[in-house]
Amino acid sequence: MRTNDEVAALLAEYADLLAITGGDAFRIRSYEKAARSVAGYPQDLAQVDPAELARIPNVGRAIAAKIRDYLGTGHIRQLEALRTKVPDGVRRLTGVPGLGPKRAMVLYTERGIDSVDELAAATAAGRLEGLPGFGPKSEENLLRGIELVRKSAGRIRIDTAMDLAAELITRLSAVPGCIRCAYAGSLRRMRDTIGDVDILAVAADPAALMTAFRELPLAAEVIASGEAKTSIRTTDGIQADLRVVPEGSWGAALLYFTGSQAHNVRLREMAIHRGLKLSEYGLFDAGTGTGTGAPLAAATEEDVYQALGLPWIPPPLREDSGEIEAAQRGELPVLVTEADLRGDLHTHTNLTDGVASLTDMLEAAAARGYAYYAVTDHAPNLFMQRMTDEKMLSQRAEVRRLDGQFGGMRLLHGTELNIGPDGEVDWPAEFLDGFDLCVASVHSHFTQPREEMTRRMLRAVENPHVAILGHPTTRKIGRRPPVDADLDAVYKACARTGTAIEIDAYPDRLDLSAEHVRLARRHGVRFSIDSDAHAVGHLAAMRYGIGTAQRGWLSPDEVINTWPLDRLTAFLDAGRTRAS
DNA sequence: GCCGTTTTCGGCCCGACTGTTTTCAGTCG
Repeated sequence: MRTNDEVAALLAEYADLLAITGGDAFRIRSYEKAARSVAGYPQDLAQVDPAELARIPNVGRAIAAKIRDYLGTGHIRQLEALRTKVPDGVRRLTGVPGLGPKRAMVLYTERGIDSVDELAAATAAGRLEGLPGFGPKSEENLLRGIELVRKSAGRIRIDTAMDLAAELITRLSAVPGCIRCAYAGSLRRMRDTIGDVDILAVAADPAALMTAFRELPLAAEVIASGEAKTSIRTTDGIQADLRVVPEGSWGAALLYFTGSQAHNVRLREMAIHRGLKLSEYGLFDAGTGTGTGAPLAAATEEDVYQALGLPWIPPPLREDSGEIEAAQRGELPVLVTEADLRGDLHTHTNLTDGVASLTDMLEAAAARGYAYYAVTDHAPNLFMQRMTDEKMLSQRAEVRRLDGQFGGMRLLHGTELNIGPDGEVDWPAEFLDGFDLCVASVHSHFTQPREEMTRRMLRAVENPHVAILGHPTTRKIGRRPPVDADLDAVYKACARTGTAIEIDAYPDRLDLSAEHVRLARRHGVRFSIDSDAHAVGHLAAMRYGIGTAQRGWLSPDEVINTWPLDRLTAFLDAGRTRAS
């Protein structure tokens, strides 16, 4: 984990514990704001002059001192003290949707409940009856919330897994005798959540690599360790497996450990039909047995696929959901890649809830080589952001002034509108005319009945000013289910009105999901892959949006922000006239 | 606890929904 993320996590924990113990609301807010600022701060905190810490926005004397304590000693005294008062399980209770700090504390003090499991048991046993604030309806909601939390239990966000994998590979690659090292598993397939991190390696001295893995500073526990495989649990509670394989079977092993299991099963069946046998050691004649005799193919994935009569299949497609048939017909899609992207069409600044200034965001975007970039801060109906016409127009003037000044990048001025309960959006049409593009998203009233939600989304899509439907299902992975709507009808309407559907790349959204991307593209819909960045570092989340798009079988031509600017603007203009 | 300035302390993201509370607290975005 980056130092900044470690510090941010501790500050956020401190805020949570203050909230649970009934601290001052503004003080709590200060720690939350500081946590977000630190997480979004571009410089590595470990490299920042200690005296300069307080110059980070929302970090003052007290919080700077705590950060210095952490950087110096690895601890924050005041946090340790609070931890002794509130079990970590009580904090985790607040992760249950609908359960906040106040009622979590009531559960703990009145009923001794300090884990989600205990809450489930207590609810089932009727032990919450008579507890103030816990009526029959809220019990029902809690049970639903517990279900959601449990479904995501044990799985982590893809960026968390990717960061861990990167660190493991860096460290293992530095071990003498490490010849190859790569991640496999669902991470390589770019699933939206990851169970455990699989690392594959080739080493001149496998035992030495295993030892190095077991002795990593981030290895909190060794679950199992042998000659070919070692499993650890990290200090963050994530399981990571290291498998060392012979160099000659690298491709077969990478294929095997990348999965999916369903994809592997299909490949093995194909092998059997050809009188062959496929294992993680290679593709063999069925008679010769595993690992004995020279494999027919094993060194690279391409070799193995080719020996089975297939082209190489990109990992995001390996789910046995039609990719093998497509490969046999020679009809695998040419998948969109990060290099195809020419711009980002949904981003924020500190004018609303971002933590970076306009120029900082532009500088970082230009460094990514974008040809164009849209600034789309929140609109006034998201009341907490306090947007006004004046602020928006002033930002527009600034965006116009800066156009072309960051690596020649063309700037678009947009906004992220709120889709109200009835499908209305912010601002009258005359004001919306002034924007280069409008993203529109649902930010409230998530639990409307299906009919109502569908009408609401259709109305937004049919609004001629709406160019992109932002994070369409509004799911938050592990925290909020997707909205209930007739999405098929929404996709049809998007195709008809020339409204692009967003793949929000932010790792806790990844919305649309890959499954829905595949459903939507059948209607000929266009997509926009956007970072929804609220900080400089978030711009790089694009890779996860690309992963989701690839899992959804998307080609560059289906993604509007791979297009040259003139084609993009033509699409935006056409949408304004075709809709409604 | 931070910020900005009024340079020493007042204002801070504001409004709505939900369920249970008989007048509003907790939670969320």
